[in-house]
Amino acid sequence: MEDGNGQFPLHIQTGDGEFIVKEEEDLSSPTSPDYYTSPDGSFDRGVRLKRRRRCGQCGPCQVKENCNKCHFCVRRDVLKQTCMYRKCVYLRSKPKPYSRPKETPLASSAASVLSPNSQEGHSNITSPTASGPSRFLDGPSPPNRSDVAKPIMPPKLSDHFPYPHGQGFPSFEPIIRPQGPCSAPPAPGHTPHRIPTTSPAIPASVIGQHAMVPGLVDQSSLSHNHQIVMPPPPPTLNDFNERTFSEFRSQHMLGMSHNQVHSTPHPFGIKDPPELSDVHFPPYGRPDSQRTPTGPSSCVYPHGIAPSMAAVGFNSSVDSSSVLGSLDRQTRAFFPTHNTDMFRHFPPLPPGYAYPSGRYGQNFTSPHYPRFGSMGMPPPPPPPPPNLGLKPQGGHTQPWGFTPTYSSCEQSNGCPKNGCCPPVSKNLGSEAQVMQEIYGNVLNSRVPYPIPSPIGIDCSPSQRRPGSAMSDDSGRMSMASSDFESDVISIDDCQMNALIRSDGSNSLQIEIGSSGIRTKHDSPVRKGKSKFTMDSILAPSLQNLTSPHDECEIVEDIMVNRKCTINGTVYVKQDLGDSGVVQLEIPGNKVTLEDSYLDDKLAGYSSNLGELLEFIRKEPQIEFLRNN
DNA sequence: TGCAACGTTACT
DNA sequence: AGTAACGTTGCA
Ligand SMILES: [Zn+2]
Ligand SMILES: [Zn+2]
Repeated sequence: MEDGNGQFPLHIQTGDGEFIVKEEEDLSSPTSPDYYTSPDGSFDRGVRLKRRRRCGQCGPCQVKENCNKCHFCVRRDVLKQTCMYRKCVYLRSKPKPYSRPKETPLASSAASVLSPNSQEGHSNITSPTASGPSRFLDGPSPPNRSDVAKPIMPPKLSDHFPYPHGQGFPSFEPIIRPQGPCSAPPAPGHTPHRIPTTSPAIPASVIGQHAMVPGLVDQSSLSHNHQIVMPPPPPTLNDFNERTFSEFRSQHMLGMSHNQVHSTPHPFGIKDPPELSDVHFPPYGRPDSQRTPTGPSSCVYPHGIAPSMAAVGFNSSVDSSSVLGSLDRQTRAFFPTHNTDMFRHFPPLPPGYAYPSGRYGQNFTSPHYPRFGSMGMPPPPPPPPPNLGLKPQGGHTQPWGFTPTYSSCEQSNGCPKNGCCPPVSKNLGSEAQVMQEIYGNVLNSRVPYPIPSPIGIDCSPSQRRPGSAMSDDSGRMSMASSDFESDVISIDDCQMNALIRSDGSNSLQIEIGSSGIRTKHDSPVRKGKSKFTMDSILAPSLQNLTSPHDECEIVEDIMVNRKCTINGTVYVKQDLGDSGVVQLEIPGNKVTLEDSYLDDKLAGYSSNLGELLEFIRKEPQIEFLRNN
């Protein structure tokens, strides 16, 4: 039986489920028990106020049944400990005696209503999204997953992420691997290690969508050193990892071949492939029970694999399947070549979650507890039964031992009653922020990410140089935004100057200078308002190739100094090698080509020039329009 | 330091 | 009263 309730949180049963009303403020740190405090603020040492109770919100708390296999379960009678897989995240921290001034319980009277603790009959594990949260009031809003049963929640709170920071979702580092089944986190006791990963390309449209989400993110945690240890990211971060990535795939990376969602390790005996044991990439809010135990997954990219922009297609059709002839050569574009990883903005959480110190600080120890997925899903199967070589590390720790890495206690919104609050980082609160940070930076020159560019343009950091300010055509100069950069880019080895602009959301404009690709004709812009079609553009340079038609000469000179935009959609396919293909879809009107054309050399890289030309020739909507 | 043991508290 | 399990203690 679980510890019951005191005054707070209040459990209210309604037709819609159980609602929990908690005091708004954390009354005690997650790591300290409640002790009476003298009026003067001093502690009455030794006077224990009350023992902490499980938060009921974290992942482990969602697990309603004992695994009966873990160490504690097996020896329950003697050890009298809760199941390893059910051990509340907040209780994993060792009580911090006398370390904190006792606050007045009613100091903050605000109360938050937690979402109903809906229990899915068929599952022992309640979907995190279904359970509530709470005090994450100023935190990020949990992404709403329409595909996840959503409990009826108070409107006001429904859009807040149900899980306070660290709510059992100590984030783990999403490890991206090329193929193969996704694995479960390693069994407790494994040595945590990080696997460098690369980031997938981000469709411009996606960038826009997510970048727009309001919120702020700890910049430092995202932009630079990914080794940074951060406080446990709010669930939303994980959500971001998982959800966005999968969404990207499903919504924008049509060409990707590895789309399976990671399966979540199941605590009750289902073991994940050992080789991927350190990978945990569960879908947001999906109850463990609803996942495929060992499905293939691939949400990951192998380290070292630099995805490359491999193909470019112009297609006005909605049917994205009609990818055209492409410039197939792999170039390094779009993805960071170093260990940057948009999905690695979160600290690597050791097999047992690495909770930042501070909040969970020194007292937060629990080296051998299984780690949970972002959604608090139970980790992999219980470790080998009792006492089988679980060699925890760390000092006076509990079996769930983490490496405390929290840095601050200030983030205390979200404390479960009696004490430990899941750390909630205000700075990390919003996934939007993450998105913004990530995407914004991807498109910005402030971060060492190669700028993704259509047309298989490789824009390596080394070639980049800052450009002057320039607003995009929409006039937006938002934060992520309107950044403009002048770079020497290359399209399949053809270097050229280019101006790359992005409004940070959904506009990516690339203006290719005249010094590179243009080879033969450098005549002045021809006046007139003619429309240029790809045919025209390609013709001149392709005439020596097997161009299907021969109206080439016609436009030999109209390419020069023309600034064109493309009608329709530009598809840029990037072959990630074993990881599949990423396709970037960019509205043609956001792509500008200036003073450039596909010449022999460039065309020579097309894997299927004939198809490309044919498409261009037949597709009436694919055309270059003179911009000026 | 790691962990088993168990007193004690919280709750049903 | 019974159950669950938190927190402390003490041993290796
Ligand atoms: Zn167990
Ligand atoms: Zn909990």
